Amino acid sequence: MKTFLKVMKALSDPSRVKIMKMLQTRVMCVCAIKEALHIAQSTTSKHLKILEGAGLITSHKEGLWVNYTLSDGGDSPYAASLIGNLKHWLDDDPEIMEVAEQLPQIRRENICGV
Amino acid sequence: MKTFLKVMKALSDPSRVKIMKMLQTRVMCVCAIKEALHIAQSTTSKHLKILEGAGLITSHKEGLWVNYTLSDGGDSPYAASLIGNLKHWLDDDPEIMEVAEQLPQIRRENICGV
DNA sequence: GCTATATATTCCAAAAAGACGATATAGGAG
DNA sequence: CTCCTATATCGTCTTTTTGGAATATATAGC
Repeated sequence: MKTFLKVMKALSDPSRVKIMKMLQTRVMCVCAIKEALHIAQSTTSKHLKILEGAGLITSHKEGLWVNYTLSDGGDSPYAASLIGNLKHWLDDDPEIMEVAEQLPQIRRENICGV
Repeated sequence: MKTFLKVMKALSDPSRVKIMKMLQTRVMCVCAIKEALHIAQSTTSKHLKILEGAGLITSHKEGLWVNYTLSDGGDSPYAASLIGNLKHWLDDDPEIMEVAEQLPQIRRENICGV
C-alpha cells in the first residue's frame, strides 16, 4: 500500500509530472530542470527526491552535477506501469507542450558556469 | 493535466484506495463503506465525491440509498487505466486483505434501519 | 402535513504539502 | 588548503488536505 501511495502522491503534482515528461526526452541535471520549470533550486531538489523515492526516476552523479533519468521501474510495479503509461499520456496537454517546446533551449552550458 | 492529476490525487489516500478495492467485489452504499472503514459518514461522503469527480466510481440512487460502483472509465483514459490495474494490484496487501475479509459481514441490513 | 433515515454539505481544527531563502555539504579548480 | 559551483537540507510561511461534528437536503412512510 505504501509503495503504491508513494507513486500516486508523487504524480499528484503538476511540476513533478512535467519533470517526468521532460525526462522522457532527455537526461537533465537539477539546474536544467529548475530553469525549465521556473522554480527555486531547493523546490526542484525536493520534487526530485519525491519522484526518486517513489521509484519513478534515478539519479547519477557526474562530477559536480546530478543527472536524473527515468527509472526502469524495477523497484515498484506501480512505478513501472505509470512510467510506461506516461510515455503516451499528456503529450497533447498545453502545459506539457509549453515545457517541451522550450526544452531544446535549456542546456546546461547556458545555465551553469560550465 | 487536470483530469490526470484528479485521478492521481484521488488514489493518493489509503481510504479511497480501500474503497476502490471493495467496490471491485460488490456494489456498496455509503453506510456500508463507512462501516467497513470505521470512518465518519461525512468523511465517507467526501471521499466518494473525490473518487467520483476523478471518474473512478459512479453513483446510483436507490430510494434512500446511494449505491456506488466502479466506473467503466469512459470519462477519462487515466481513470480507465488505473481502474484496470487496480483489479490485480494490492490484492496481497495487508490493509486491503483486512478490509476484504470483513467485507462479507458488512451488509446494509445489519447497519441501516432496513 | 410530520417523522425518521440515508446522504450531502458546511464549518472548523489539525496535519500535510508546497514554495522559497538561507545554510550545509560535496566535488572540482587553482 | 582555499575558493567556487551544483545540489541537498533546514527553517519558516502559506496553502491544501483531512477528519469529524453539526447542519442541511432528500426520500420513504405515516
